[in-house]
Amino acid sequence: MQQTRAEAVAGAFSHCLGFCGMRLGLFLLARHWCIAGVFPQKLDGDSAYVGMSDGNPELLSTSQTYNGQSENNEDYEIPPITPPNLPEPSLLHLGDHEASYHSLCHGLAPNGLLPAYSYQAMDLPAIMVSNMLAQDSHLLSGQLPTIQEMVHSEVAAYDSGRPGALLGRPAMLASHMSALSQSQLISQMGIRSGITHSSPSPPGSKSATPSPSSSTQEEESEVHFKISGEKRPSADPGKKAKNPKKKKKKDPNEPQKPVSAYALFFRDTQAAIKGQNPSATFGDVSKIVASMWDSLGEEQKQSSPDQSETKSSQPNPPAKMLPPKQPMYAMPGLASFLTPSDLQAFRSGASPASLARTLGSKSLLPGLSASPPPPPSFPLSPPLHQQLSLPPHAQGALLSPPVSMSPAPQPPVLPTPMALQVQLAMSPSPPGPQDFPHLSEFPSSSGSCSPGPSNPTSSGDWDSSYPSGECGISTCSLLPRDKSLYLT
DNA sequence: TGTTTGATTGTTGTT
DNA sequence: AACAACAATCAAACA
Repeated sequence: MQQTRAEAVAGAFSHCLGFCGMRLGLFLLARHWCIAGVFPQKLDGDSAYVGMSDGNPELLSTSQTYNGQSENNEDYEIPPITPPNLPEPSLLHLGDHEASYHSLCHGLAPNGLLPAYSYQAMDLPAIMVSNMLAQDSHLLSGQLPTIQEMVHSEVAAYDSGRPGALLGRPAMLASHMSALSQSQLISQMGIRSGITHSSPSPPGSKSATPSPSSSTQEEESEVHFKISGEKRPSADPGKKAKNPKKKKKKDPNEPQKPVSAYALFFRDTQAAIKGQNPSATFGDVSKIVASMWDSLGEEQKQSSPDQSETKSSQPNPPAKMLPPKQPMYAMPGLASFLTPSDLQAFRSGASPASLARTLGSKSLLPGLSASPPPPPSFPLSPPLHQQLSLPPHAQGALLSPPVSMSPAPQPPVLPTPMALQVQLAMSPSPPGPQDFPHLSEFPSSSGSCSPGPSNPTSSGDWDSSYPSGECGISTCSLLPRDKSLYLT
């Protein structure tokens, strides 16, 4: 009885911690421990206090005991200890974080040995954490920079003790790219492309659009400046005289030179990168874009600029929308971002607009969305593990055929990169319910909702396949993140 | 050498 | 002097 009471107190405390910001701090600390391989058993022990269930029946029993105790309190809602500043959805996302903790510890492996991929995983916690924070930016937007710095310094301190230098290594860059949710970035690129495609004035034509007559307007502007005496002509007569260069002027009326494929790629990608990681510097973004560019493949490199430029010349964007998107799907990462339902909807002839809408609902500005955060957009792991297991080009070869080339239905066993990552994570044993025993602990999850995103048959519609109900939050949204973090 | 973006800095003009 | 507006520069990587 007393023990049960103590457990209840511990559980309440854990939930209180979970609801408070300390949840994050503990998570970071736990992650650090897991990463560093320090005190794994301590972490397991703490897991009970942090309210996470790592599959250990005893720990589960602890939390269950708490739940049982809290049954008196409407057993699931726990409103009294919910801070007023936290919205209700965040409360429901507690399961995600708990699962994250759990997955972290499992990522370390029960025997204390680091999995084969843990080396890479150790190299990218900063951005990954920032990504995870970005996913919860609606909660932590104010703390994000500080936390990023904290984690980064922490990681730097840890890395400094290891022989391998983190920076300056292409592999590390690649892993960084993966950690930075490459697929999300590429997906956002795709979305942007999709939006651009449908937009009447594609970026390629933006320069030509405002300037029907460039030369005359230029002269007019010159005259205008001469007449009005504005300061533009006075551009640095005595200014520094440093690099006369070419004044650059950047006349908007001047027809832009055809920008390189890489420039276009950079322009599209950097926005997504910045969106994901606002604190990323230009150098970081440039490196990431470069690594992504390297992983693109020749045809994709050429298709990338061709898309935007052909868009400008294509008279019928809607009709041309579908084919140009396919290379994007072949890109490594985007396919991993798409859920099976998305892919199937795409293959089954769903309207590109709906697909773009679906994508947009998932990846665009996740933190700003008031709707439930996009659970399936957990692209952290898929590219990572694909990169771990395969060279980037091989990944593209692996991912692209089912989507962009072969119309034949995919084998149900390995329909998506999500399944791939699950298999990679669960290496020896096939993925099954027994691998996620804690899922069975969720009362409303078992029957009504298919666990995980790998249910192409459910529906292609995002609204129906995701979270309308409680199960979508407690399990469907939990499982993907759990899996992805499981792999990190 | 030019291109990408965004922040910063420097210069000039106005109040 | 203070402020506003604009231009130039810088970062990394690629064509």
